[in-house]
Amino acid sequence: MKEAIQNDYSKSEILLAKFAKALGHPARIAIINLLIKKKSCICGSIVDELPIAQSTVSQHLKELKSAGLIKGNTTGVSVCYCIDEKNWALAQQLFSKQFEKNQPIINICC
Amino acid sequence: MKEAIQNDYSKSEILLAKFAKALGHPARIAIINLLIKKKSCICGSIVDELPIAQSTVSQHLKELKSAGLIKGNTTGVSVCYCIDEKNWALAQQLFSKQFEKNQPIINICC
DNA sequence: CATATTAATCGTAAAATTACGATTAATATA
DNA sequence: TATATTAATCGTAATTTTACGATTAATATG
Repeated sequence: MKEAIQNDYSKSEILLAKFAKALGHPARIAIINLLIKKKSCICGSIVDELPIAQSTVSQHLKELKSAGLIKGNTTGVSVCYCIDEKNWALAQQLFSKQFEKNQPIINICC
Repeated sequence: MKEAIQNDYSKSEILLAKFAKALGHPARIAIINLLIKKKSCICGSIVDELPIAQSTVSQHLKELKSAGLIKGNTTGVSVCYCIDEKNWALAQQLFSKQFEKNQPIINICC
């Protein structure tokens, strides 16, 4: 009768994939690294250091923000972006656990 | 004169993004988890446990393979997939370093 | 108040991703 | 040899991503 079909993905699989997806573009890794390096950073100076247009940077920032990895604070005409420490730590934990799951073994087949 | 424009992304940014992108879908996280759980795994049994078609699973396997996270070995009519230990360890290291980069501080703005 | 600056949004195009069913090639089995 | 099984590939459609320039809204400055 063949049952027990896993019909959906787990919460943690979805969340980890969400974080991974957000990190899945060199521009977004570069943005993250700029934010870390400068501690806090307005958008303009990010644009200056990336090989893409302002509107594209804005899109990437939006994606990082919607994944929860960064947050932004508007002061006057400029926006200060920085790492969302709480979610960053969560992502760190999820990735860490994910990689620790694998206990290297000698496989028969590959 | 405004110079010093970073014209490209670094090798490590590109590599990390590549690994992240490969992990950026729940189905691929689920596949990885199945491979870890069963140590080694033929494609058929993966299909049975995922809510997607065989051809779609095959596509996801191809992506994980091209990112280097898994490898496959054909024996007879079935294929044995498993974690690529070496690249898995590399990815682990890259992610680990990436998350360690951030030294939590109290920001003025956000 | 007029002008400049900043960063989001809009409109758009090209490319990539995701998914499916159907087909195919290769091997295994009756 | 004929049939079944496995997993990749093909063809295709829908959606998402990525990128750009132009525009807009908001604030700052002369």
